[in-house]
Amino acid sequence: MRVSDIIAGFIDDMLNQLGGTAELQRAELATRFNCVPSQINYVISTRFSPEHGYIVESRRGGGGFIRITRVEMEPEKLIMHTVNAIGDEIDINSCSALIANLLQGGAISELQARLMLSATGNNALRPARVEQRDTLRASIFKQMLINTL
Amino acid sequence: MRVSDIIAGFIDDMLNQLGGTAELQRAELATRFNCVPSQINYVISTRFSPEHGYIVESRRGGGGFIRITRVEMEPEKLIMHTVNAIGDEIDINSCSALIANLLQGGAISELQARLMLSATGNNALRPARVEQRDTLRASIFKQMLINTL
DNA sequence: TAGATTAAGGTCAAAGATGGTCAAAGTCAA
DNA sequence: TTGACTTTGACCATCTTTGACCTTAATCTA
Repeated sequence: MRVSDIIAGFIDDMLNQLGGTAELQRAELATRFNCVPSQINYVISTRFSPEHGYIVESRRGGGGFIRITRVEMEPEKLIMHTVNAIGDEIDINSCSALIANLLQGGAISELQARLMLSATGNNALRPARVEQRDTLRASIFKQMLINTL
Repeated sequence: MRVSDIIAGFIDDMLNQLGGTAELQRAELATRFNCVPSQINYVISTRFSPEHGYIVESRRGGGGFIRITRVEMEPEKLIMHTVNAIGDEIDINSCSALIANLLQGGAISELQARLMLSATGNNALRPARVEQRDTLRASIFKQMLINTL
């Protein structure tokens, strides 16, 4: 089991227990999970990014902290917001994160999420040149979202 | 006896024992059967492909894995049939027809049908060159169908 | 209160750990 | 002999873990 996943799970639990916002201490967490402090940053940037639907604030110095807040929105707004966030191209990671976020926010069902992931995955886009995949992905993704409303 | 068959059998056993889904480590399997790692990919792509009724997911890096999931039931037959009927390219009319067919046959819901039409429509594929759209459409469509199972 | 000290957190790149791809070489049956 | 399937291996892509070095904030101390 990856340490990063364990840490992510821990943070997730905190968020659930504390109603969507958690304040943690980097060094303390690092000690608890027996890893270097920067791994906490790694976990946050790969799993609690804005694309995943979180806001992260922090403060250094004595009494420093990292605060992670889960953002919630109404389904329709979330979808619109997502459409606007896509732009003309989007890489597969950002795309997956956005879909996971839509699912988690209740804007789409698990089935819809699965279909969206399928249609925007590298397997589906394989026939296209690599340089073009991100553009196509954005187009397809937006089209699906729009027709979901 | 071919090594590939032995490996395939092993994976099959795993799937049976674990209720249809198995998670394996490429290097570990390769060591166990005394073959090169890429042979595992070969076995998976020739015997556990989507066309055979499996979903394959994987992850690289520390703690990486390959997960194979077997999917099977009744309306699924219709879907598999469709997947096999698609081929390497499909024009938008045939595609729409197949989707309508699946919907009418109760293999997919209206919601799914809508997403599939969105993802395979000309709007979504606009970024791609015209000569390439049919290929892409086939790829995307198949991928979506497979992950519907 | 300026400066030093201490207590956090941030960045980034290297090293490590997996899996993926592709084409060449090998095997075998029709 | 040929064509389909199998086996190998060199090289590639991606994700995780670590650690050295940097920045910022709060608190002492002279």
